[in-house]
Parts: sequence; structure tokens; C-alpha cells
Amino acid sequence: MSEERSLNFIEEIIENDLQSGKYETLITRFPPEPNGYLHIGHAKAICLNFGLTQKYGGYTNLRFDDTNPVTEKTEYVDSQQADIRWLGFEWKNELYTSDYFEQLYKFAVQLIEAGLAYVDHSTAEEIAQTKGTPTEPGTDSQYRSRSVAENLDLFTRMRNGEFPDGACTLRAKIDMSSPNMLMRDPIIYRIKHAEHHRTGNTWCIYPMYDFAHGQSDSIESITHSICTLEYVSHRELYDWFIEKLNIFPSHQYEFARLNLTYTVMSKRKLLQLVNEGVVSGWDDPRMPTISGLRRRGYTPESIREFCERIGIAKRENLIELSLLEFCVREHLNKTANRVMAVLDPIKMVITNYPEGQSEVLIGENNPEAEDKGGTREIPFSKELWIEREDFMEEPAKKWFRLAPGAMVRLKFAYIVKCEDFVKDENGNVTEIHCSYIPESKSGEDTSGINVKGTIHWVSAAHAKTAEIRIYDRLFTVESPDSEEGDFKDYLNPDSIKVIKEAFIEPYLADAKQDARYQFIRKGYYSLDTDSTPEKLVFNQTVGLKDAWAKAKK
RNA sequence: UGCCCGAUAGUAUAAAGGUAGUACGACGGUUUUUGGUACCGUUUGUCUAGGUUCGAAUCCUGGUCGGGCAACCA
Repeated sequence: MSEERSLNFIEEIIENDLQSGKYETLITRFPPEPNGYLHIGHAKAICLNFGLTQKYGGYTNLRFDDTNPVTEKTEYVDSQQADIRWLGFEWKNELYTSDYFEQLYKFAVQLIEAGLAYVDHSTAEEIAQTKGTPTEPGTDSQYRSRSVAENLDLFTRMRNGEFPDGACTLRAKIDMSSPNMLMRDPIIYRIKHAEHHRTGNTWCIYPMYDFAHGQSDSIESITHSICTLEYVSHRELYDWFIEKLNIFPSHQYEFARLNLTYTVMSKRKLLQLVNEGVVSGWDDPRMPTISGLRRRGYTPESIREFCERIGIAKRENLIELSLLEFCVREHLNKTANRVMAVLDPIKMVITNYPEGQSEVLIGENNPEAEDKGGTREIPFSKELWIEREDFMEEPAKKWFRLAPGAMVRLKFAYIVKCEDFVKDENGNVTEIHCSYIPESKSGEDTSGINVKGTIHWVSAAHAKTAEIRIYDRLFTVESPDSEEGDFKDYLNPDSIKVIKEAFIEPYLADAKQDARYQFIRKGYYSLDTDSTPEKLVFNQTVGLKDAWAKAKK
């Protein structure tokens, strides 16, 4: 409690409700439809809903909003649960809207009996036509005045499967001239002879979202039903059903969904990327899905921190990807062990180091960790791999790295001086020859020499190899959704770069699946799910900030 | 053309009628055996026009701009 963060508008509402005694316990819910994988936008909602009850007491239910059997699958239920748990949250009750189908049916009967719902045999086109437009009122359906008895009979027969799909619907009888289109006798039940992932073939009629969500909230005594802005106009209907049914008054509050630069967030578009093979799957490391971020190496802590920092408000927003990247770097900087890997190798020969000799150096694992993360052994010898970009034949201004005659420190090792280099017939540098200064060894340097640059390296004789995958933003424009034409026109052709054979220090041969590493001077990396002990595969989670790359521009 | 929601630095988000702050980004610097980290500094903002008030980002009115609403999707 060192620093008091100001409350967002939902927290203000909750504190008022708790103080006024309107509610004693806070109950929220996270209600995904199991028709896709969860993404970072869902993470915002998850952190909000679960975070609120962690902060104020009470609990959060996980409720799968499974009222549309044709799009929903158990695969999605499983992945969504795994993702929520991975993020670090646990729900009180695992519930399904389909658990309430019988109760919802009774609610519908109750409405019919009150003269507030009717069976409509209009076709979909007729319903659309008589709906009116935002500026013109709709007109009553010719079936609107059916008697209660007739409606009851028809609705029973709908349930019994006497009608084919689309033959009729159950509609709430509200007001065809309401300025709110959703109040113009909304459809509340439709016929779908489809197998449901949980109820199988028990039902052939399914409630619509509006007839299911509020009542489900009410059944669970949800005190604050939090959803995104596009549901604002649904609130009137939400309240209408609760009032007419005379059930526990849950209340709906809306906040602005997350938008992130250089990606898309709609499930429809993400599904399209998966189905069309643009990405390798829902968990492709370039996807903004929770599973994609996890595979990419993001940590739950960093995602939660991100959700905390972006805030909760009602205005449309487009968050810069750099904030998400800042959050992972911040966490990984404190927790990831430093290691050395050379991604674009060039040979360095230390001319005055004895042939065939090697020695073991000690490397500190993490200068940022409280215990420095312990140490590890790093073999050193006459021939090393270094990064091609760390040598310049004709050094630029303020170049601190290798160049003819220049000195640099080899991280954890010695200071070396570039004496010579070898080129092939095409003019490419193939080898760099250096002399080392024996008394400049890390930790026991008596040379008195100060160098500006330090570079990483791997002993050629001891190096292991690994495949390394480096990712960039999936799209070339900040907001693919709001550009002209199809969003896929703006895919970044260079969103993935694969380095088939990079050299890594031996320590990494034992890399663990869940471990994150900082490849010194390069970025943060962790093993991909494709990795095997025989063939290691690392993903770059995010690169380190690179002031030199910036300075070059 | 109707109804609803919104508008504060580049991006987000605070300020509950009383000094417009914070973070990320950008830019500059210090430290550094990672051109990383850390630290310091700089830059930029209340959509607009009126009104109420001693005083308005905040309250009121008009306008402008952005978003949502016409699925048997959620």
C-alpha cells in the first residue's frame, strides 16, 4: 500500500455500492463464448473481472456462453480454461449457459403467459423488413396478436421439434417503434436442429444472447456484469427482461475493449488467419492470443502488468505495442538468466592463444537478480564465433566494437585487439584475427586498459547449435481494421525470420521449456514448443532496446 | 436523417469546481564488462463557441469530430 492508484470508473461504482450497502459481496463473471481462443483483449477483461473480486472480496465465476451450438466446441472450452489459469486466475464456479436451458425455457413461458412474448412465423427476411431502420420505426408482425394459449402451444411444439429450422421464432413483445432497435420485438428463441457440445440433441431451440446473458447473471447473483461498449444498447433489454421476469437485478457496466497497434483483435479475423494458413495456428507466436503470447515467451506477470497499465475507461483506444513490449522486458530483465548466443556468426581467431588450449570462465547469470542468479561455467578457446555485425572494416563514427586496430572486451573474458581480417573472393569478411591481453581477464583485470565496447561470443569448439525464430509485427500498419480494403492486404511479409543454425553456449543445451533467457545484447528468448533435446528451437520474445540501431538512422 | 456512448500531450490514463499530473514513446545526458538495465533532464495536452461561478478539464447549452445500433452471432 505504498502508492494509491486512482480508481477507474468501475471501481468507483463498486466502492459506492459496497459502502451504501447495496451489496455485501461482489460477484463477477467472465463469460467467453467457446468459439475461439482467448486473446490479449480477453486478458484485459479477465484481469478486470478477477482482479476486482481479488481486491474487494467476493468471487468470479467462469461461465461459457454457449447458446449457439453451431460455432462452439469443447476444444475451445479447454483452451480458454488453460489460458485463464496460465494468466494466474482461478474461478469459483465453472458454469455454462447451457446449464440454464431448462430455466431459460421456463422464463420464456413466463413471458408468454404475461402476454410479453409471441411465436412469429415470419421469415428472416420479413422480420428484417418490418424491423424498420435506425431512423424509421418498424411495423408489427401479423403474428403479434396471437393468444397466450396459442403461443404456449406453438412454443411447446417448437421445443418438441415439430418445426424445421427457421420456421418460426419466439419474440419478446416490446415496441416496434422504439428508438433502440434491440427493443423492437427482439427474437429470443430460434430453432436449430444442431448438436450442442454439452447438451447433445436434448434441445432444438436455443435462446439468443439477450435472453440468456442477463438471466444467467441473475441466476448467479452477479452483482456487476461487466462487458464491452458494443453492449451499451443491449442494457435496456437486459434490464427489461430482469424487470418483467422479476428476478435478481444484476447490473451491466460497459468499458472500452482493447485495441493494439499492428494487430487485429476480432475472433473472426484471427480465425481467418488460422484457417487460411497465414499463421501456423491459434498459438502462432505472432498471434495476439494468450496461447500465442505464451508460446512467444511472454510471462503471465507481464501481461497482467500490461492490463494494469492500460487502464479501464469508456473511450475508444489504440494501445501502442511498445507498452506491451516494455512490460515483458521489465519482467524478464529481472528474472531471465543472461547467456551468450551468436545468431549471425563469423569466426574469430585469437592468434596469441595457445593452440588446443581451453579454459573455463565464470559468468554471472543475472546482474539484476538479488542473488545475481548464481553463476555458470563458460568455455573459452582459441577460436570463437562472434556476431558478424560486431565488426566493421571501416568503422563508423562512435563505433565501439571491432574494427582493424580496435579493442573490445569479450564478455566474461578478455580484452582483444583486432590485428587482421580475411576476406573471400567476393569481398566478404570470413575471419577476424585478434590478439588477447592475458592480464585483462574478467574479474582479475590488471591491464589498466579501458575499452568502450563489450561483445558476446561462443567458443567454436564447444558451441551447440539451435534454430532461432525471430518475429516482427504481423501487420505493417498500426490499425489494419481501419485501412482501405481487406486487412490481409497489410500483412507484414517479414513477420518471421528463421535462423536455421545459430551457435549457443553449452549451458543452453539443458534449456528448460519454461525458462526465459536473455541472449546478451540481442533479446529475450525461450524454447518453442517445437523444440526437442536433439534440435533446440528458440523463439525471440522481444528484442533488447537497441540504441545503436537507432543512432544509425 | 433517429437513438445511444465518448472527446485531456504521439499513445494511454489521472485530476470528484481550486497549481493539469503519471506511465509508455520520442529526444538529450550520467553510470555501465550487455550501445541492455538504472538514474537525470527536455518536449508536447483539456475538441469548439457560449453560459453559470471569485474560480471550469470538471456543471449547463449549442456545434464539431469519433464510435456503436437495422445477425434466427455473441
